Amino acid sequence: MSHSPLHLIWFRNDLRLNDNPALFNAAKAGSVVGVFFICEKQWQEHNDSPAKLGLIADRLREFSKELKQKNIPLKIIAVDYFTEIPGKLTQFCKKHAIHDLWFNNEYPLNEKKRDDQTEQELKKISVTSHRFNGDVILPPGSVLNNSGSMFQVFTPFSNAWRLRANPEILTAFKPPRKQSELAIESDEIPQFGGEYRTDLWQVTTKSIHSRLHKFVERSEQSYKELRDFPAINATSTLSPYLTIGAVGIRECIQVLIETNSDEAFHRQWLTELIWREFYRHLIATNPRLSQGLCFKPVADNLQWQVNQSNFQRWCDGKTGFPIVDAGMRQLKQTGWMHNRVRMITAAFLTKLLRIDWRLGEAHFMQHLMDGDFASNNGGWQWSASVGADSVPYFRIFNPYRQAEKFDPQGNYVRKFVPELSSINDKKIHQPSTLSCETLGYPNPMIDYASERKKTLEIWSEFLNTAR
DNA sequence: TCCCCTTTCCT
DNA sequence: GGAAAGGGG
Repeated sequence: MSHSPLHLIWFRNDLRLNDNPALFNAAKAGSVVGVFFICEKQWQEHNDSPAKLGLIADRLREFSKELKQKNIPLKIIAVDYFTEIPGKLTQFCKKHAIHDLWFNNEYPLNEKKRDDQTEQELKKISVTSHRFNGDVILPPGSVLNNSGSMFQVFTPFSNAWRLRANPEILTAFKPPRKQSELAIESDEIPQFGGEYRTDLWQVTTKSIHSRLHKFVERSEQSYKELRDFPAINATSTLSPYLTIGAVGIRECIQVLIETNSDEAFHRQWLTELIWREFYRHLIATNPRLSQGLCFKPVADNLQWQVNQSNFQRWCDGKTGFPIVDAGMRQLKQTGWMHNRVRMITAAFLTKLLRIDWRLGEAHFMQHLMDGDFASNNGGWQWSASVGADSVPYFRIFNPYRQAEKFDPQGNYVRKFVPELSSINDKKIHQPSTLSCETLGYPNPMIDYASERKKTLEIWSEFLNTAR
């Protein structure tokens, strides 16, 4: 029996059969074998959290089974760093007489360099790389302003995005057909990463799709209003799956269009997904962002406070500001934090403690199971007023006001700061010095009003002299 | 995806 | 003395 040459699909953050353009097109071209690289040292350098890696390991185990049902074997190769991958892939392609490599692009700088180097190396042995943009609806660099460059402001970007995103583009790619059996065995998925709440985060495609459907169906009319309240489960909670690619962005939007008729919900969730695209387009078009630099070059000269003990109190959720502490403890305990509280805690670190946003960015990555470089970096630069379309420096979150507004009954605080569970609704966000002492909860580590004032002075002085 | 101070107008 | 509205950081 004569065989047509094998096609290799390299899986990374696209662990799904559905809506996977690289897989879809590879399978159309011929028989497919998959490969996934475990890169523990590289992941550690990127601050990927044990929880996120644990989720990837479990999803990979499940995904390998799903691939097997299509007779697609999945090989696993362990390396320390990305730089070893071109060599390993060269060997692999030689061994299996492969002439085509298929994958979906990733946009941070290290990933892009890895992929470009791989493409170059494989070209030397006549292997052609076929690259797709499966992680976004519109490819980075394709949504541009009138002068032909990337938007620096979200709203015009999102307007242009909406005009470009026609139904044809939004259609998800179908899963590959079952192919005839190959003489290659799938590898066992070794244990890697750490623990996460497996009771909350299932990894089967069925459970992930059901999460998506339940969210879109249940949230009619309530999402826009309730998404900002951390005590209420009104958000999609799909971010970990989007991050590791267990669900595709087209699938999400397709389900949204098909199922939900509520205009406000539809518009609002789509806006959130466009924010995700905005940040992906930014990192793809601006290498500074992957190099620890600010989107606004002038902001690279800001002087941040170096204060290890203050930083540690923030990390540990012991600032004495209940809403901040609840958020930081939710992050550590569950690997996830409600979006509103991410903004509150980030503003607290950057605008009230005046500590470098990059320390916060790293801490979030080290704990978030949905830790995503583009979204996390974008969010932190936004909060610190150093990024694209970021909050103006004088827009400083008041943790007390935010708490009263978005956690009016204190239920969120009560859940994660048990010391305060006996305090009534009115006082829980601002417990008195006396009750803090008796309950073993820290007093506020700073005076909000004076730190706010100081930040305003520092920034206004900085911008005056920088000009 | 803000906060705060001031003024104004009502009770 | 509180709600609403406006301006500025």
